[in-house]
Amino acid sequence: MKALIEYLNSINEISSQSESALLSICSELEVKKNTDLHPIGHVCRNLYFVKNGLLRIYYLKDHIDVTESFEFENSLVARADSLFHAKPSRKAIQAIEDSNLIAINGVSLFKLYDSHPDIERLFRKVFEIAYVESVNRIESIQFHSAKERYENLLEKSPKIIRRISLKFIASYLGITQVSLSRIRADIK
Amino acid sequence: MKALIEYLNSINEISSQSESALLSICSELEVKKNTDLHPIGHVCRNLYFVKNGLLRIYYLKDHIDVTESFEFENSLVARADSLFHAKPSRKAIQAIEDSNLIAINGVSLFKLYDSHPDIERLFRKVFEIAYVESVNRIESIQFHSAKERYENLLEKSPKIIRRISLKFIASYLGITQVSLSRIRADIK
DNA sequence: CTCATTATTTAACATTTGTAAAAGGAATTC
DNA sequence: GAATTCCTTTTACAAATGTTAAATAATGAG
Repeated sequence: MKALIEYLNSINEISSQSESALLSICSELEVKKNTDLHPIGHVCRNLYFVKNGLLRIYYLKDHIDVTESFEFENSLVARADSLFHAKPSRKAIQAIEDSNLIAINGVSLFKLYDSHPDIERLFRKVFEIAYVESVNRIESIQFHSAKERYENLLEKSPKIIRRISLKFIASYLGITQVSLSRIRADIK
Repeated sequence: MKALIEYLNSINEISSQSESALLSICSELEVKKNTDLHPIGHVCRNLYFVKNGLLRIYYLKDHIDVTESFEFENSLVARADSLFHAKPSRKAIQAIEDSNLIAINGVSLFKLYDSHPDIERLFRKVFEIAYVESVNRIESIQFHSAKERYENLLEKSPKIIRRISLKFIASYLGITQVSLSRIRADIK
């Protein structure tokens, strides 16, 4: 659990008492490659911290698999809407590499907010960061050609290109596999 | 200020003591159509509540004006990244109708978080809502054709179509004016 | 009201992206 | 290590979107 604590402390320090309260609602789990940690249609009941491995969030658009995001080591993942409002999610969280995770139970966490203001503050900041990132993501796809989006990704997240298969990257960029393959050939 | 308080209370109730603390850091202002409330390159120092009127956030991409979002009556607007981290924003907030606003000073608000946990909780929820909305926005533009994006907008935000000029809507959807005009002609 | 300006539509053409199918590579299983 | 399956590239063609320019339409200023 050390990696999680370090990660959280880098965002907002919490008391050691809060730290143990938080750890008491965490559990470790392992997910094998290609399995859905959180399937489509289920209520998301946990936040997940990726100790190692790699996850993605995806959904189906007219039976086509669309990747919404990738989640690497040392990041927190959640289906926010589903977690906050206990409603079924149209999106799944899937491991695309064998992964070791820490699950933080949502309901328990939200209860801790009442007794531990520093935990509430910490997660306020966690989601503020996520919000800022998602606004940046909007900009990166809003008025850009497929080629621009790919070059942007190459620059900002080269590790995505290295570790993830083309079919996932393509829908993440909002284009088809064929189109991405073409762009790649073009750039070389 | 009544509208603001009602709006905030609908998200999370706060004590009357917190309410007056909050009001003490607010000020009202009026912005004329076509003027930048917050220009590009400036640090965003306030959150704004739209009492009436209409705002948009925009930025320049290769000298082309791109609308990131529209903000109607009864909503809170901020350039989050700039506000949270006191850094200059590449994006501007502009009035596209004469508007009456309430400004909430950022620095003062963040100070209130320390003394008023209910205010911190309130704004935690404000930004959680904004986060969920922005994830939904990503989905609405990620793997959809221009026509799908426009039809989606027609369905979910008909008021955008009614009150806002085509040129702003086009870049908001990530397409050119000509393309949007064509789609409109097509749908009729 | 008229003129000037700005916004929207239309047209013709260029470019990008999608679709479907086939071929080649890479990885996995038995 | 052969066979199978999955992934990526390529090709040919279709459809969508961008670009530029011109024609209308709507709006606003004097």
